[in-house]
Amino acid sequence: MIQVTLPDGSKRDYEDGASALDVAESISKSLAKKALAARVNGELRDLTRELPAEAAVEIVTAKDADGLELIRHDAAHVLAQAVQELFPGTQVTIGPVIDDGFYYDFAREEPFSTEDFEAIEKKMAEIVDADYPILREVWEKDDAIETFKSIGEDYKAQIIDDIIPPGEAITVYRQGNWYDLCRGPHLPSTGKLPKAFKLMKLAGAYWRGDHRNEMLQRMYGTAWRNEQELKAYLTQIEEAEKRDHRKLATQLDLFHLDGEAAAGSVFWHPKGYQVWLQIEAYIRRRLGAEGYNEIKTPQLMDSAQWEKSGHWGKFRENMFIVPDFIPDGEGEVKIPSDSRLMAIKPMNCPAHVEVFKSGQKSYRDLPLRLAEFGCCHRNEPHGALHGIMRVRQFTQDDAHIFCREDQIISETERFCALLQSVYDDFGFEKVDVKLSTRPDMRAGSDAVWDRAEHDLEEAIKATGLPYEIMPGEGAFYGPKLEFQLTDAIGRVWQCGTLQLDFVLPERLGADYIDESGDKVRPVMLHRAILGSMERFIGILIEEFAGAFPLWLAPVQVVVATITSEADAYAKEAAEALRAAGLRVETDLRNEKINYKVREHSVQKVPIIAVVGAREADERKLALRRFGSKAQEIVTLEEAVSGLAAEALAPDLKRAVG
RNA sequence: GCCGGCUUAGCUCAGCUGGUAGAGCACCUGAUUUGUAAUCAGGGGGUCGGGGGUUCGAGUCCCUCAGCCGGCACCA
Repeated sequence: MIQVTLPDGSKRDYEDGASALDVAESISKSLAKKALAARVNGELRDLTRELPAEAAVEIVTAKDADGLELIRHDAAHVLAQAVQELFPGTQVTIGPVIDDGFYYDFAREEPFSTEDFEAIEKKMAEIVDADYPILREVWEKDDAIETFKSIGEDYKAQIIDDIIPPGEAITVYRQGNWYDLCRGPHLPSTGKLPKAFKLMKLAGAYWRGDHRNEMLQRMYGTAWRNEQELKAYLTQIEEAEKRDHRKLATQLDLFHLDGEAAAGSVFWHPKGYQVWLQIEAYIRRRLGAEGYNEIKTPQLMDSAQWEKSGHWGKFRENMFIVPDFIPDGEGEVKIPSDSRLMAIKPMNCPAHVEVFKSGQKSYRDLPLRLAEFGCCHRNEPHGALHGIMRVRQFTQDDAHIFCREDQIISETERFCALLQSVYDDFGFEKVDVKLSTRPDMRAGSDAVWDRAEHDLEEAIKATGLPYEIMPGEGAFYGPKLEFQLTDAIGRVWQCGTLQLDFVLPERLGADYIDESGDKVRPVMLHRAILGSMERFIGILIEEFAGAFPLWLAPVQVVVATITSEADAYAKEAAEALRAAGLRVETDLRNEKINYKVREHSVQKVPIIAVVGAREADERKLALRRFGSKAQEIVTLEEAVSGLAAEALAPDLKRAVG
């Protein structure tokens, strides 16, 4: 006898050998039909598995999050079966569920093409129509390895060999005459898989994520409960693609990239750079208010300096090296073999330590906060470059805080509070915080690491932000906090960071004089709020879909005339607005107002000030705001004072009150 | 760096199985003086990413290099 407890708390008895499907059937026919799997005593299981003597049973349907995951998992299996039937000789490897879908990695000599997708999707639909029961089997480990090897599935055999402890059994799921190693659970039959899946893209992926291994072919797919959901998802992707910062940059004339002229470096156009300048000015004010001192340090430093800092050994392959010699004015460039080498800075920290070291520092100087909008170059692999999110030349809103060990917590808390306030000002609500702890290869004693990790964690707790610990992901010199933002397509980017460093002050010999006159090593906090200006602006563009808030918009107001009779007044109004600090353009072209409104709306200008004969007569402006059709008729004076106040950066607005 | 795809006018894109380049917008000129998302007419503009090859003939086929896109690896 099996006693089953249902989610509503009611209890029912079933005969021995009963399954969750029997339970579902006893409740209702329709539930049995909808059932995909069951949660038995908290564990997700196949519907048809025998229940234990006492079982809390919850029937999982497509409505549950678990159900959707099962659908995606099964879609991956059906994909694998379809591919193996269509392309004999293809080996299967792994096929996990991911956000919004699944992928499957295949090993095959010939490359797949997206043109194969249609045939594969058709075959998948056939497998669904065939409604093969999905059967769970338990095999001995060694038998499984033998069997998979015998059918040429070397990867599968290797997976079993590596991840299953000796002597332990494995489970295999069979659908039709196809079977695969899998932990399960699965849907009861392939017919339960909704035909709401689609293959999305094809990509290479290293076996086990290691670049030294062979490359497999990965097929990404998406799968949903029904066609409406699939359609909604596809529409959502299309919408997200419209926010792509690279597309918007062209449309709004913000910047351009030229992979042949300067791979990974940005050509900022006037409008894009205006956004940059506003952000830079804002950060400069915020840092100033927090007691930072801004500095500027060399772009090129001698290799000896980088050797001392440790970058030459640890980071050289990401650095641009420049021989220090005077080339001939004509003919081929011949670099003398004995010429000294310089390196373009990939980071600002060594130079900041040099500034700290110049002159003698006292404990009274600490914490010393040195800030720089430091332009760094990193020799990134070409395949890593991505718009302005991942570039080879970028400017960090960098600073290094030199302090005593007992000041770490308060400095970290101050930084986290500042960062949070800045992100609020930019309107970011979703920030992922990661705390990366000690890696295997590290400098410094465990006691120091204990303290450093503890201090960082205390500080991040104080902010109240949720965070996740990334074990072993810290830098070799110390643990770090990473603040991540997500772009329109869902890709996650590290922006802000705070890194504790006990090593660099040591390597470069930085010290200060303490109360008792002794030389003491300071601790260094590497920190950036935005991370890189380029990346942050890229994310901002996507966040706002190109429609910047007034304080950041490159052009804040366009004064557009209806008739040339209003030209003189339009110019006067624009001048008055400019005098109040606003960024204003006039549009006096001989065009209809519809045309002008459309053009500046497409350009996402926050405010169009329309001026016709009437406005010119009455010395008024007809304001139209981006995203609205409403007209707001105000006097020129009202517009000047109102818009000037409205256009203030958030920190200045707070200062005004 | 690795795998796959792509690269045609300033932008977005068309160009079937090889027959010798096209549209819309933008730009320039003219007309139109316009009331809140595209006024009309005319005009100029392309070594079809670079190089090599196959062919009587290549934007179309092949090779190669570069760049871009999507992943993977990398991101101190």
